[in-house]
Amino acid sequence: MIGIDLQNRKPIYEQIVERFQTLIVSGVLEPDSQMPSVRSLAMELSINPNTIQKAYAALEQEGYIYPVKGRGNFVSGNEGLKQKKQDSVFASLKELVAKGKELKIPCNAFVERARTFYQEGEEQRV
Amino acid sequence: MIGIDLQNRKPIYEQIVERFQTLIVSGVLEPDSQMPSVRSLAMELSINPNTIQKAYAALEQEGYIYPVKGRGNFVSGNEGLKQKKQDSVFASLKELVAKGKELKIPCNAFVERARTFYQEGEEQRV
DNA sequence: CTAAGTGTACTATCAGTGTTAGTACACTTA
DNA sequence: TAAGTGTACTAACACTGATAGTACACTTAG
Repeated sequence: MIGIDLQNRKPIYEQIVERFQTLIVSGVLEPDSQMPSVRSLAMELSINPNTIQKAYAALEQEGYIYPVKGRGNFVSGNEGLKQKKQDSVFASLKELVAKGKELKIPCNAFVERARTFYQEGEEQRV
Repeated sequence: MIGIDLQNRKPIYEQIVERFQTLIVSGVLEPDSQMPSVRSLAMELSINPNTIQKAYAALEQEGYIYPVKGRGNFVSGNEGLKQKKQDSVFASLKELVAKGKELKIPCNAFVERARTFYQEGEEQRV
Protein backbone atom coordinates (compact mmCIF):
# COMPACT_ATOMS: atom_id res chain seq x y z
CA MET A 1 0.00 0.00 0.00
CA ILE A 2 2.78 2.41 0.82
CA GLY A 3 6.07 1.45 -0.74
CA ILE A 4 9.07 3.76 -0.55
CA ASP A 5 11.89 4.43 -2.96
CA LEU A 6 15.28 4.55 -1.31
CA GLN A 7 16.84 5.80 -4.55
CA ASN A 8 14.59 8.83 -4.65
CA ARG A 9 16.29 11.96 -3.38
CA LYS A 10 13.10 12.91 -1.59
CA PRO A 11 13.44 11.97 2.09
CA ILE A 12 11.69 8.79 3.21
CA TYR A 13 9.51 10.55 5.73
CA GLU A 14 8.29 12.93 3.04
CA GLN A 15 7.47 10.08 0.71
CA ILE A 16 5.40 8.55 3.46
CA VAL A 17 3.66 11.84 4.15
CA GLU A 18 2.74 12.39 0.51
CA ARG A 19 1.62 8.81 0.03
CA PHE A 20 -0.77 8.99 2.98
CA GLN A 21 -1.97 12.43 1.97
CA THR A 22 -3.03 11.00 -1.36
CA LEU A 23 -4.59 7.87 0.14
CA ILE A 24 -6.56 9.93 2.63
CA VAL A 25 -7.68 12.67 0.28
CA SER A 26 -8.69 10.23 -2.41
CA GLY A 27 -10.83 8.32 0.07
CA VAL A 28 -8.90 5.06 -0.02
CA LEU A 29 -8.41 5.52 3.72
CA GLU A 30 -11.73 6.40 5.28
CA PRO A 31 -12.20 8.96 8.05
CA ASP A 32 -11.70 7.58 11.57
CA SER A 33 -10.07 4.44 10.25
CA GLN A 34 -6.90 3.47 12.03
CA MET A 35 -3.47 4.20 10.65
CA PRO A 36 -0.79 1.52 10.84
CA SER A 37 1.04 1.75 14.14
CA VAL A 38 4.39 3.48 14.12
CA ARG A 39 6.24 0.31 15.02
CA SER A 40 4.40 -2.04 12.68
CA LEU A 41 4.79 0.22 9.68
CA ALA A 42 8.47 0.65 10.50
CA MET A 43 8.81 -3.14 10.54
CA GLU A 44 6.91 -3.51 7.29
CA LEU A 45 9.01 -0.91 5.47
CA SER A 46 12.24 -1.98 7.18
CA ILE A 47 12.99 1.52 8.37
CA ASN A 48 13.41 3.17 11.73
CA PRO A 49 10.31 3.91 13.83
CA ASN A 50 11.57 7.45 14.34
CA THR A 51 11.21 8.06 10.63
CA ILE A 52 7.59 6.95 10.69
CA GLN A 53 6.96 9.09 13.71
CA LYS A 54 8.37 12.08 11.91
CA ALA A 55 5.98 11.46 9.02
CA TYR A 56 3.00 11.00 11.34
CA ALA A 57 3.88 14.16 13.24
CA ALA A 58 3.77 16.06 9.96
CA LEU A 59 0.47 14.46 8.94
CA GLU A 60 -1.02 15.39 12.30
CA GLN A 61 0.30 18.93 12.10
CA GLU A 62 -1.34 19.29 8.68
CA GLY A 63 -4.63 17.88 9.90
CA TYR A 64 -4.64 14.62 7.98
CA ILE A 65 -4.66 12.40 11.05
CA TYR A 66 -5.33 12.69 14.77
CA PRO A 67 -3.72 10.73 17.58
CA VAL A 68 -5.41 8.97 20.48
CA LYS A 69 -3.09 8.23 23.35
CA GLY A 70 -2.58 4.56 23.89
CA ARG A 71 -4.77 3.59 20.94
CA GLY A 72 -3.18 4.88 17.77
CA ASN A 73 -3.43 7.42 14.98
CA PHE A 74 -6.64 7.81 13.01
CA VAL A 75 -7.63 9.39 9.72
CA SER A 76 -9.15 12.83 10.03
CA GLY A 77 -12.25 13.74 8.07
CA ASN A 78 -11.22 17.19 6.93
CA GLU A 79 -12.84 18.01 3.60
CA GLY A 80 -10.75 21.09 2.85
CA LEU A 81 -7.59 19.03 2.53
CA LYS A 82 -8.59 17.63 -0.83
CA GLN A 83 -8.83 21.08 -2.35
CA LYS A 84 -5.54 22.02 -0.76
CA LYS A 85 -3.81 18.99 -2.18
CA GLN A 86 -5.27 19.58 -5.62
CA ASP A 87 -4.13 23.18 -5.45
CA SER A 88 -0.57 22.03 -4.86
CA VAL A 89 -0.80 20.00 -8.06
CA PHE A 90 -1.95 23.06 -9.95
CA ALA A 91 0.89 25.05 -8.44
CA SER A 92 3.34 22.47 -9.75
CA LEU A 93 1.59 22.61 -13.09
CA LYS A 94 2.07 26.34 -13.23
CA GLU A 95 5.80 25.96 -12.71
CA LEU A 96 6.00 23.25 -15.31
CA VAL A 97 4.14 25.39 -17.83
CA ALA A 98 6.61 28.18 -17.16
CA LYS A 99 9.44 25.80 -18.00
CA GLY A 100 7.62 24.67 -21.10
CA LYS A 101 7.22 28.24 -22.28
CA GLU A 102 10.90 28.96 -21.72
CA LEU A 103 11.76 25.93 -23.82
CA LYS A 104 9.30 27.10 -26.45
CA ILE A 105 7.10 24.05 -26.23
CA PRO A 106 3.91 25.05 -28.04
CA CYS A 107 0.82 25.33 -25.88
CA ASN A 108 -1.05 22.73 -27.89
CA ALA A 109 1.80 20.25 -27.77
CA PHE A 110 1.93 20.56 -24.02
CA VAL A 111 -1.79 20.39 -23.50
CA GLU A 112 -2.36 17.49 -25.83
CA ARG A 113 0.44 15.55 -24.21
CA ALA A 114 -1.22 16.05 -20.86
CA ARG A 115 -4.47 14.75 -22.30
CA THR A 116 -2.68 11.71 -23.69
CA PHE A 117 -1.11 10.93 -20.34
CA TYR A 118 -4.52 11.19 -18.75
CA GLN A 119 -6.01 8.71 -21.16
CA GLU A 120 -3.17 6.21 -20.88
CA GLY A 121 -4.04 3.18 -18.82
CA GLU A 122 -7.75 3.70 -19.10
CA GLU A 123 -10.04 0.89 -20.18
CA GLN A 124 -10.68 0.59 -23.86
CA ARG A 125 -14.43 0.54 -24.45
CA VAL A 126 -15.24 -1.22 -27.75
CA MET B 1 20.46 36.71 -15.91
CA ILE B 2 21.08 33.86 -13.53
CA GLY B 3 19.77 34.52 -10.07
CA ILE B 4 19.74 31.81 -7.44
CA ASP B 5 17.37 31.07 -4.59
CA LEU B 6 19.12 30.22 -1.36
CA GLN B 7 15.81 29.21 0.20
CA ASN B 8 15.17 26.60 -2.46
CA ARG B 9 16.05 23.11 -1.31
CA LYS B 10 17.54 22.41 -4.70
CA PRO B 11 21.34 22.77 -4.48
CA ILE B 12 22.84 26.00 -5.79
CA TYR B 13 24.96 24.25 -8.37
CA GLU B 14 21.90 22.48 -9.77
CA GLN B 15 19.99 25.72 -10.00
CA ILE B 16 22.86 27.16 -12.00
CA VAL B 17 22.99 24.10 -14.24
CA GLU B 18 19.28 24.20 -14.98
CA ARG B 19 19.30 27.93 -15.56
CA PHE B 20 22.08 27.70 -18.11
CA GLN B 21 20.52 24.66 -19.75
CA THR B 22 17.41 26.69 -20.39
CA LEU B 23 19.30 29.77 -21.55
CA ILE B 24 21.39 27.72 -23.95
CA VAL B 25 18.62 25.53 -25.31
CA SER B 26 16.26 28.46 -25.79
CA GLY B 27 18.93 30.30 -27.77
CA VAL B 28 19.41 33.20 -25.40
CA LEU B 29 23.04 32.15 -25.19
CA GLU B 30 24.33 31.58 -28.71
CA PRO B 31 26.66 28.75 -29.71
CA ASP B 32 30.37 29.50 -29.22
CA SER B 33 29.61 32.53 -27.09
CA GLN B 34 31.65 32.75 -23.93
CA MET B 35 30.29 31.71 -20.56
CA PRO B 36 30.98 33.90 -17.54
CA SER B 37 34.28 32.94 -15.97
CA VAL B 38 34.13 30.74 -12.92
CA ARG B 39 35.55 33.42 -10.68
CA SER B 40 33.53 36.34 -12.02
CA LEU B 41 30.23 34.50 -11.78
CA ALA B 42 31.13 33.42 -8.26
CA MET B 43 31.74 37.04 -7.37
CA GLU B 44 28.51 38.16 -9.00
CA LEU B 45 26.40 35.58 -7.19
CA SER B 46 28.38 35.89 -3.94
CA ILE B 47 29.06 32.18 -3.77
CA ASN B 48 32.15 30.02 -3.82
CA PRO B 49 34.01 29.46 -7.12
CA ASN B 50 34.00 25.73 -6.41
CA THR B 51 30.23 25.72 -6.63
CA ILE B 52 30.32 27.36 -10.04
CA GLN B 53 32.97 24.93 -11.15
CA LYS B 54 30.78 22.04 -10.09
CA ALA B 55 27.96 23.42 -12.18
CA TYR B 56 30.20 24.00 -15.19
CA ALA B 57 31.63 20.49 -14.90
CA ALA B 58 28.10 19.12 -15.08
CA LEU B 59 27.21 21.31 -18.04
CA GLU B 60 30.32 20.16 -19.84
CA GLN B 61 29.64 16.52 -19.04
CA GLU B 62 26.16 16.90 -20.51
CA GLY B 63 27.45 18.61 -23.62
CA TYR B 64 26.03 22.07 -23.06
CA ILE B 65 29.40 23.80 -22.94
CA TYR B 66 33.00 23.09 -23.86
CA PRO B 67 36.14 24.35 -22.15
CA VAL B 68 39.19 25.91 -23.73
CA LYS B 69 42.24 25.87 -21.51
CA GLY B 70 43.33 29.32 -20.50
CA ARG B 71 40.50 31.00 -22.36
CA GLY B 72 37.23 29.96 -20.80
CA ASN B 73 34.09 27.92 -21.26
CA PHE B 74 31.95 28.31 -24.34
CA VAL B 75 28.43 27.40 -25.36
CA SER B 76 28.16 24.22 -27.37
CA GLY B 77 25.96 24.07 -30.44
CA ASN B 78 24.38 20.69 -29.84
CA GLU B 79 20.91 20.57 -31.37
CA GLY B 80 19.81 17.37 -29.69
CA LEU B 81 19.90 18.95 -26.26
CA LYS B 82 16.75 20.95 -26.86
CA GLN B 83 14.73 17.82 -27.50
CA LYS B 84 16.27 16.18 -24.47
CA LYS B 85 15.39 19.11 -22.25
CA GLN B 86 11.85 19.22 -23.57
CA ASP B 87 11.52 15.51 -22.97
CA SER B 88 12.39 16.03 -19.33
CA VAL B 89 9.53 18.50 -19.09
CA PHE B 90 7.17 15.93 -20.56
CA ALA B 91 8.46 13.35 -18.10
CA SER B 92 7.63 15.69 -15.25
CA LEU B 93 4.25 16.29 -16.82
CA LYS B 94 3.59 12.59 -16.87
CA GLU B 95 4.29 12.33 -13.15
CA LEU B 96 2.12 15.32 -12.43
CA VAL B 97 -0.75 13.86 -14.42
CA ALA B 98 -0.42 10.67 -12.41
CA LYS B 99 -0.81 12.70 -9.24
CA GLY B 100 -3.77 14.51 -10.70
CA LYS B 101 -5.46 11.24 -11.53
CA GLU B 102 -4.90 9.92 -8.03
CA LEU B 103 -6.50 13.05 -6.65
CA LYS B 104 -9.35 12.64 -9.08
CA ILE B 105 -8.76 15.93 -10.84
CA PRO B 106 -10.82 15.67 -14.03
CA CYS B 107 -8.82 15.54 -17.24
CA ASN B 108 -10.50 18.63 -18.62
CA ALA B 109 -9.92 20.64 -15.46
CA PHE B 110 -6.24 19.79 -15.59
CA VAL B 111 -5.83 20.41 -19.27
CA GLU B 112 -7.72 23.67 -19.30
CA ARG B 113 -5.76 24.92 -16.35
CA ALA B 114 -2.56 24.21 -18.25
CA ARG B 115 -3.91 26.17 -21.20
CA THR B 116 -4.78 29.08 -18.92
CA PHE B 117 -1.30 29.13 -17.43
CA TYR B 118 0.12 29.17 -20.93
CA GLN B 119 -1.97 32.15 -21.93
CA GLU B 120 -1.22 34.14 -18.80
CA GLY B 121 1.22 36.98 -19.33
CA GLU B 122 0.68 37.02 -23.07
CA GLU B 123 -0.15 40.24 -24.89
CA GLN B 124 -3.78 41.08 -25.21
CA ARG B 125 -4.62 41.70 -28.85
CA VAL B 126 -7.69 43.95 -29.13
C1' DC C 1 -4.36 -6.57 37.74
C1' DT C 2 -1.11 -7.69 34.05
C1' DA C 3 0.89 -7.75 29.70
C1' DA C 4 1.07 -6.20 25.22
C1' DG C 5 0.55 -2.67 22.12
C1' DT C 6 0.04 2.16 21.40
C1' DG C 7 1.93 7.26 20.98
C1' DT C 8 5.42 10.35 22.43
C1' DA C 9 9.74 12.34 23.90
C1' DC C 10 14.50 12.51 24.32
C1' DT C 11 19.57 12.00 23.52
C1' DA C 12 23.27 10.40 20.86
C1' DT C 13 25.42 9.05 16.79
C1' DC C 14 26.29 8.20 12.01
C1' DA C 15 26.38 9.17 6.98
C1' DG C 16 25.85 11.78 3.01
C1' DT C 17 26.09 16.02 0.66
C1' DG C 18 26.37 20.80 -0.32
C1' DT C 19 29.27 24.56 0.51
C1' DT C 20 33.17 27.08 1.72
C1' DA C 21 38.24 27.99 2.19
C1' DG C 22 42.64 27.88 0.54
C1' DT C 23 46.25 26.46 -2.43
C1' DA C 24 48.46 25.15 -6.61
C1' DC C 25 49.51 24.67 -11.51
C1' DA C 26 49.12 24.94 -16.61
C1' DC C 27 47.40 27.62 -20.18
C1' DT C 28 46.26 31.94 -23.07
C1' DT C 29 46.40 36.65 -24.08
C1' DA C 30 47.17 41.65 -23.80
C1' DT D 1 55.54 39.53 -17.78
C1' DA D 2 51.20 39.90 -15.57
C1' DA D 3 46.51 39.08 -15.40
C1' DG D 4 42.87 36.17 -16.31
C1' DT D 5 41.40 31.65 -17.46
C1' DG D 6 40.29 26.44 -16.31
C1' DT D 7 41.32 22.66 -13.39
C1' DA D 8 42.59 19.83 -9.49
C1' DC D 9 43.15 18.89 -4.83
C1' DT D 10 42.66 18.70 0.34
C1' DA D 11 40.45 20.14 4.44
C1' DA D 12 36.84 21.66 7.14
C1' DC D 13 32.16 22.97 8.24
C1' DA D 14 27.02 22.77 8.45
C1' DC D 15 22.87 20.83 7.66
C1' DT D 16 19.77 17.13 7.36
C1' DG D 17 18.05 12.56 7.07
C1' DA D 18 18.26 8.36 9.28
C1' DT D 19 19.36 5.13 12.85
C1' DA D 20 19.88 3.32 17.72
C1' DG D 21 18.39 3.00 22.17
C1' DT D 22 15.82 4.23 26.15
C1' DA D 23 11.96 5.78 28.74
C1' DC D 24 7.20 6.80 30.12
C1' DA D 25 2.13 7.34 30.01
C1' DC D 26 -1.84 5.53 28.08
C1' DT D 27 -5.42 1.90 26.47
C1' DT D 28 -7.10 -2.53 25.86
C1' DA D 29 -7.43 -7.56 25.83
C1' DG D 30 -6.78 -11.37 28.74
